[in-house]
Amino acid sequence: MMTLPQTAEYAIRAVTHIASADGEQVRVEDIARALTVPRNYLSKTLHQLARAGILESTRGRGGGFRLAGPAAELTLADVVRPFGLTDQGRCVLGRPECRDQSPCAAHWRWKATAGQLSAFFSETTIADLLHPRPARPRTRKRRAVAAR
Amino acid sequence: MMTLPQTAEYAIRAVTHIASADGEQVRVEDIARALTVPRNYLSKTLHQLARAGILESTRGRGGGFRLAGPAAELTLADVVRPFGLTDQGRCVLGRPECRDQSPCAAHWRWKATAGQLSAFFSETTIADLLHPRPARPRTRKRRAVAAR
DNA sequence: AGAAAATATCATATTAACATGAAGAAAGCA
DNA sequence: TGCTTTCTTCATGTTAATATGATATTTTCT
Repeated sequence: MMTLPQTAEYAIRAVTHIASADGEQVRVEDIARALTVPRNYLSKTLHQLARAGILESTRGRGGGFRLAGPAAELTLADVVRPFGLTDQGRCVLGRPECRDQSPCAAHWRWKATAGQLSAFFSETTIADLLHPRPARPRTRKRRAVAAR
Repeated sequence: MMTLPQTAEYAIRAVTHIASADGEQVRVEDIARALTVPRNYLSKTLHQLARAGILESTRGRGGGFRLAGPAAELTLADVVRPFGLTDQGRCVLGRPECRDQSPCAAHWRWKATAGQLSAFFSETTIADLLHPRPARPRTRKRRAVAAR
């Protein structure tokens, strides 16, 4: 639980793979094989990303998919959004409305965690995944990792 | 996405409701009505919690469910575990093995967020939900929240 | 034009989560 | 004992996510 739906995960992995081709068109066939993911299903998934303006697709010989914009400006939230990233402010306990003014029992405790989750998706870019790194460019000194 | 499965959410809400009865037996019927949740489905869910040692059930007149232990020692992780809280260390990109030694592209960035998520579930107790409060040990001054 | 290469789309299958309704079993009480 | 109350279990239904295979459509190359 608490993970991405399979489809969204495919999307991130596929987009990352496409981004690594650096502008070249990449065929669904190749992506599917590289990711070990069902071909036609992936095709449909990529098509959704194309309709969302994240990818561009070309048919026919020499065709395939490529990024519609720079990887550094494409966040995981962008990639995942077409597949239903609708619970940005969603209540852990499933209340239809859960705001600061009318909080559920877990609201305040959940808020911080939800914010972090949200930040992960909206601040991590596809470019970040191409050059994996601890994501701490900050010059702030931090206490040793809170490994409880 | 990224939310609890319906069943786990029912479990947390139901256990909280039961905890609020302070030791009295609570009938499935009442819980189901209070939470607006399907009766028989909830029954099965509560039964799972009973088998997991989290609740105790009694049949017949005057029967129902009650907590098997103190609410302050019962974490959300405990309540949710019987329904598959298996992704404690699960990779965001779905890799079967994703460790510090062989990290996926998102590993380092995800690690911090995953830790926070995990902490939310393992550190929040049912008792915490009975007395909703910001979960901030720090006493920062904030603007008074007048409305309620 | 015709063949080949690629995505796009359609119909259908599979699976797990979620749900419902009815019948079974234990506990208490008259 | 027999009745009622309550959890327990079973059989079945519904829905959404995931997947597959066949076919249609567009593009390029010769």
